[in-house]
Amino acid sequence: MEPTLGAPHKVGIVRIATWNVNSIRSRIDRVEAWLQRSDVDVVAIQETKAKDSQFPFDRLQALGYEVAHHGLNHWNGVAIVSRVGLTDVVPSFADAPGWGDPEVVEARALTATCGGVKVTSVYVPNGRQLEDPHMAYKLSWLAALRSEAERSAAAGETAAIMGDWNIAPQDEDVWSMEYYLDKSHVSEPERAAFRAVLDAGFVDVVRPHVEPGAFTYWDYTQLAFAKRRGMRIDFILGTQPFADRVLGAAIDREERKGKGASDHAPVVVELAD
DNA sequence: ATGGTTGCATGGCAA
Repeated sequence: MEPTLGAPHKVGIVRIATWNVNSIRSRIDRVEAWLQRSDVDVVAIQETKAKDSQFPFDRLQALGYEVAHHGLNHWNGVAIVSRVGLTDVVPSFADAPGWGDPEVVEARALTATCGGVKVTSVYVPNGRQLEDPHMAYKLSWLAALRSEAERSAAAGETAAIMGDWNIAPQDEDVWSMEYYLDKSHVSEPERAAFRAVLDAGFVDVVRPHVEPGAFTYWDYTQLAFAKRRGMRIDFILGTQPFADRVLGAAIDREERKGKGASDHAPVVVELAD
C-alpha cells in the first residue's frame, strides 16, 4: 500500500470547519499544521485579531488555499480559507449594527461562496454581563443576522453560518449550569436569539454527531481544559440543502491540547459530494 | 489563595 495523506477528494466540498484561533499571528504555526493534518477544504476562522495588512496570507496560500480576510484592527477579525474556490466575498452583512462612539461596524462577519456553498464566518459579540451595554449590542447584532439567515433559507441557498456564537443554547452545552447562573452565554434572551436563527431555517448540523456535554471552548484559566470545564459555543448552522449533505461531524479537542493552543477547538463537518 | 491564562495598543483591557 502506498502511504496516503487522507483519501483523494472528488470535486466540491468534502470537509468544512470553523475555528476561533484567538490571533492568527500568534497561532499561524498551529493553523498551518492543523490544515495539513486535518485535510479540510474550507475553514471559517474567527478572532484573527489583525488588520488585513497584518494577515499571513502567504502562509495559507502556500498550502494551496485561497484566503479572504476582514479585519479592521487588533480586535475581532474573520476569515475564510478555501481550496475549492472562493468567490462573491462580502464583508459584514446587511444592517449589522455598530458599536462605540462614533458607532463603527466591527469586523465580525464575512461571506464567500466556496465549492457551491455560501459560507459565512461569524464572531458574535460577547455580551460580557447580562446588564452590560454589550449584551444589548449582541442581541441586536443577532437579530440582524437572523434577518439575513431568513432571507438565505427562504431563497433555498445551500448555506452555512459558522463561527463563535458566544451562546450555549442548551444546558448540556456548559459544564455547570450552576456556575453560569446569571452569567452571559446561557441567558434566555441569548438562547432565544440563537433559536430565532434556527427558526429562520437553519439547523445545528453538529449536534447529532457529538455527545451531550461535548465542548468547543475552555477558558485558559483555572485548568479549565484539564478539568473538562468547557462550553459548546462554536456552531455550524446550515440550511436544509446543506444539512441534507452532512455525513458526520466532530470537535477536534486534540487541538486544544499543549502549549500555544487557542482556547477554542476546531469543529469539522463531513459532506457528501 | 479575591487567585488563575492568554493576546494585543506592552498596559490595562478583553476574552
